Amino acid sequence: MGLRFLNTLTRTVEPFVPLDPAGREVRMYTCGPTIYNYAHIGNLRSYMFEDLIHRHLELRGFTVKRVMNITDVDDKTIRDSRRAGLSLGAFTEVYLQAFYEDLKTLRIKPADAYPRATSSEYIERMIRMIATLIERGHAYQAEDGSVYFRISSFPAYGRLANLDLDELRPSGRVASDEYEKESVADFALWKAWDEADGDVGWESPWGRGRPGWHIECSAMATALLGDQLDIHCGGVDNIFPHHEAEIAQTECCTGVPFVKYWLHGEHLLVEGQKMSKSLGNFYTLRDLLDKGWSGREVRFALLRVNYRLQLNFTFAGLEDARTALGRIDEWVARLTDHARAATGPESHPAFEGERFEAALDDDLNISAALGVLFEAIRETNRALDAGILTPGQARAGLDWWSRLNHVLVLDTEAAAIPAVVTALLEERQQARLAKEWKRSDELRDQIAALGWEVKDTKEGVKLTKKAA
RNA sequence: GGCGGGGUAGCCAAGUGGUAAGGCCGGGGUCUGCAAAACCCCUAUUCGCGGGUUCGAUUCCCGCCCCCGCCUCCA
Repeated sequence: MGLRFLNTLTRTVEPFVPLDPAGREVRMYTCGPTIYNYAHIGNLRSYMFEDLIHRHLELRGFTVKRVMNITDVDDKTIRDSRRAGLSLGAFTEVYLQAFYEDLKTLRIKPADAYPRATSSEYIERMIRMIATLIERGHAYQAEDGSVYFRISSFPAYGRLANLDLDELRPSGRVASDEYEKESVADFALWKAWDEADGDVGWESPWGRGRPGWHIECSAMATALLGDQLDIHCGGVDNIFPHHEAEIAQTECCTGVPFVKYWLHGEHLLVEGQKMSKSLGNFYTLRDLLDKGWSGREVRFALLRVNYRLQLNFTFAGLEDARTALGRIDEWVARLTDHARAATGPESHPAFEGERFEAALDDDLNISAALGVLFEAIRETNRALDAGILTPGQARAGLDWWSRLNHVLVLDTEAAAIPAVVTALLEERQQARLAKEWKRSDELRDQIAALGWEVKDTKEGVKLTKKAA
């Protein structure tokens, strides 16, 4: 069984075969952030899921060309920049930089491009696409000056979300100023300027205004990746209407199927409830860092549950992640020590085959993949205890771990040990040899005060940097 | 009302027509000057409920209950 994904479009698990005739290059588009605030952990979970796809495709030998859009103009960015008394660009720049930092902290692999909706080249492209849609009868300008997509002109509209448009229940969320539309379900391609937009706006054949959200992705995706993509992903909430709209617009412009595989990540809950500011369970990455959690710990906590399941994010779960990572770290440290005497890798059953990769091949089954890792850890710890693991096998284990890390990226950064700590540790060793236990314990306390934990293990003294 | 996801040990969670991976917690042990850590072992006759098919179902079918999400710009 090769790599396969659950495709939202067909609601079945399908073998992954890229459009590239050579079968190597994968074109992937991932819906990025609207930069009007710091990303919250729910947003970040989606980016983690996209990172997992990206990295696993690479592990499987594909060359991934990935684009993530940056929405830097919409109702919220305009509203909040005006409240802040800043220009739209100055306002969004802060959150854009914060977003890049968050990705780095979580060890998320950068996309090849982060196109911004306000770039003139993309605005122009959007205008051209809208003009094409109007020419072909797929769009019209309404009395309010805005341009809307005519969904009745695209029979496949609703297919991705599996919605029967005739049975749509009015949700009461339809803005009252959109009564000029032919059908309530028609969506905006170009929004006519109004006072709330302030100085934000671009000239177009339909007057001053700004692009609708959906057309942004269609323009940037096709500009950078071509008319047809292999993979397009985002959160489940994007299925309808956003991705549905993207399909309609794009296919009406290009005449070919837009995306081969649609993948959608589930949302997360916090302590069993929907995350919301009013419940006080709304967290950004920096909130968690401030509480002493590391990016690596958050990465693991967000990564360990399969992307199609709602993930219940809890502090107990973070504790869990911290302990489990500690177990991995100890194992890596043991293997590293043991492998020093190795001349080369020697095979060991725990590291043979591709069970880890095979688990991820199955629609990114990370839980099963981590199961493979922890089984290997237990098995080789047992062998180390029994003294039957060879240094060469330990070396093979480290090589295996390194391969897994192409996807997991859970290796520790080796923290440099300050000279003071080394000196204190040396002094303590002398005290211990002299059986001066009181002195030894004092020194241990001093080292602890500097943020390092001393452990006297069978293999000798070990130093660990304590979590902040 | 329509559409989708899910209900597996205290918590998180994988999985299969043949009798339940893994992580955390808990219990026991090894090691240790002490401490801490680490490591090992143990921990679900049972998979929301009721039927059915089957030699056998948690896994297939039917019905029901519960939770979560989407149904026009929220990852």
